[in-house]
Amino acid sequence: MMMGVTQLSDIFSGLTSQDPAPAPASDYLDRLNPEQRLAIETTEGPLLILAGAGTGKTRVLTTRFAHILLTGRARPNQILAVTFTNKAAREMRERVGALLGTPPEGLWLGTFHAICARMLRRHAEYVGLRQNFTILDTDDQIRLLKQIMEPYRIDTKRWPPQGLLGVIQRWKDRGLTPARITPAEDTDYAGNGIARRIYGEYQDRLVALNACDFGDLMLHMLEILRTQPDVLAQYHRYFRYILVDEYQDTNTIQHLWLRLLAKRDQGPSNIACVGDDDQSIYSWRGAEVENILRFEHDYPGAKIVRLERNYRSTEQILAAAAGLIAHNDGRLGKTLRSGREDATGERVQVIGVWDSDEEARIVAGAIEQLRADGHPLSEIAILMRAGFQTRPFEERLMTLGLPYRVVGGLRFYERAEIRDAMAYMRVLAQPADDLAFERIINVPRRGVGTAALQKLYVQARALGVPLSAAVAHQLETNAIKGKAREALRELMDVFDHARDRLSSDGHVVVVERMLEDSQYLAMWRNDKSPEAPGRLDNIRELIRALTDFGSLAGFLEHVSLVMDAEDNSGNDKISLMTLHGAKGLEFDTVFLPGWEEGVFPSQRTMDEGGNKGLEEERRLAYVGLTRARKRAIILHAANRRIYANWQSAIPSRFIEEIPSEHVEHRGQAMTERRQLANAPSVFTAGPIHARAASRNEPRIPRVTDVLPKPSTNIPLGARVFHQKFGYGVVIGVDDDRLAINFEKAGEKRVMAGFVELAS
DNA sequence: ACCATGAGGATTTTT
DNA sequence: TCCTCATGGT
Repeated sequence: MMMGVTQLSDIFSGLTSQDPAPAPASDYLDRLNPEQRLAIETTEGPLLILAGAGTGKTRVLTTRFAHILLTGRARPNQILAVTFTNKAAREMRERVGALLGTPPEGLWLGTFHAICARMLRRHAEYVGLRQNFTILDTDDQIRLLKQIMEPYRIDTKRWPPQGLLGVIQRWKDRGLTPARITPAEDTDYAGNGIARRIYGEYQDRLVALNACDFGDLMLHMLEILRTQPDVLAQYHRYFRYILVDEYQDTNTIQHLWLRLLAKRDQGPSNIACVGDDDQSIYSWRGAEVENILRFEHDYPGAKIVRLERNYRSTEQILAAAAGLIAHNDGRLGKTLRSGREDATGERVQVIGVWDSDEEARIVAGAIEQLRADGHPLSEIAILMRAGFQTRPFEERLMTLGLPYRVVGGLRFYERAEIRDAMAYMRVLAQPADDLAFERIINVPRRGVGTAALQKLYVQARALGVPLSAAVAHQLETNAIKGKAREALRELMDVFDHARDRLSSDGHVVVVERMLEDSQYLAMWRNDKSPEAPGRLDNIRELIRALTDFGSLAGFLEHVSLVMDAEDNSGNDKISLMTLHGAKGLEFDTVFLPGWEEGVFPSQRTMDEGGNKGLEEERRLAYVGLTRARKRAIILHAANRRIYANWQSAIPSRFIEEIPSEHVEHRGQAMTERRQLANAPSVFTAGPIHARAASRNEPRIPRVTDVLPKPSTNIPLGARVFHQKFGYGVVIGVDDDRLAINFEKAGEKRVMAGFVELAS
């Protein structure tokens, strides 16, 4: 690789000097398989790259990018490359840079939203915004929406503002401006027609505030491209090649946006989309799998390349995952083959446990053992359906002193203190940012309550000025009295002074002083709660991050688009995260707890989404399994506490859907008798590296061998006893699942193995 | 203006 | 169960 780098960078510099010379044969294509090569070298015309899990998708994408540059087909700023996450964009930028030998400048490489933001800054006037518009966060959106909803007297118990924001967002995801909403579309919220009207007002308010929300970045740009032919033509001239990552997750508006940019009057659409319909797990956020299924229809003459050689997982894991996903209909169909020569590997282990505590104990115990065998903790992940499921695991890992990190919990920029500090900075940069000003006007307490704020709003509207100007005005006219008066005077002085010194002292110093002088930092210093010091640390970190940027505006733009903070704790830690959060990652060992009906697949998804919902859950399961390189361990508990009450649970149907020859059931027999003291270790049966384990060793008997054949033992109408629910009568039998009417607990469905016949 | 109490709700969330 | 909110009392 290193040798190639110098060579390639020379070619690259030749390229940038407007002198595209054909690149001499280079080694960057050498270690690719034929399909990957095809995906890279098919540069002209529409191309869909169906890339299964672990088939080298990122590599293909980055190499293709570099290939287009190195063969002189385009200059760096003539390629549009879109990703979904900042992380993916960052990685792509780095890897393209590594291939070229120089960090490329002026690339149109970023998330959909970041690229739209960049475009929109150029054309803001077409939608009534100024070039320096602000981008709102969710808190701001809700606050604004509440204000607008106020006069409508909507019962916010039944119709929370969040719900309306959801409706609006879904409209935006589909590219629908208020004018494009038909009455038939507007039936989901409160009275018919209400949502549409508020949406319109909301959009107007945003323009008045010189602001837009996240969805607007795309919505405005789509509208501009739709209505301004010369703008569209400009981008057609720009973008000779388009690359799209995670195409299965694009929503309607992104699809429309891409199509506008890709379809030109003359010449082919050089758009290459990489995706995997089996990993589409964001339909609830507006993603349309249909986009990938209809690619050939959208782009006639499209070529399709399938990447099916998996370089990540063992054959056992691949086969298990393939068997599972085969239960979905309407797939484009891929067969993952192992591209590795080593091991067939261990089977996927399935462990039945009594409850979530035992589940956590077993997982933590297995991890201890792995660690004792020298496995790095950073190669271990526990992936769950929902965020709150991390809790028992955190507790257990904490007790055992095993270091872990929860990925994607409360994110850095979502913390209250960070949002506050950001609001201060926004007011500093833009005094007219009412939503930011409103956030901090009474933080710390300055004696400005809802009543005072109301007055200020009335005044601001009447004078047609921003909130902060209304404050200044009321200070002069002595309309503000009492404690609030001095406090607000001070606050306004802090902002004025800070603004004066911005150019001379530099933004970092000024921001620091502002947070100090406004008493904001003092507020946390005086706070006696245990989390206060941590909050101060976070603010310190925020100020440190500020030093990476040349200007305050640049920093604010970055933060509003890139809501994730660099994770610099690259230590050896176990990763706990949701299945959604794990997409795109891989680990040697993956624990998959909570595989129970109702939990995973989630009851709610099935209720709301029916069979489509179930299929998406199944894809989520597929994503989970395919994160594992060497080992996947599925767990299911017989009893789970949902909020306050215990519920008996039956194993997820997904477990049965994995072909049995790739599964090994463990531990259930022990658990059933609640012999928790000597809970079985996951790895006791054999060595971990384990060809041996799956081939020669006598295996722990399958659950079906151990458990009594329930349907024969427990007939309909039998009186039975259950550890948790006590006595009951069997009212239904379905193989080894029983429906039981318990005297105390009511009707439940339980595994036959967990009840015994009462005399 | 601020605090205390109770009802109600509770996935997934790349941007 | 536990956290967030809206409401009413001081």
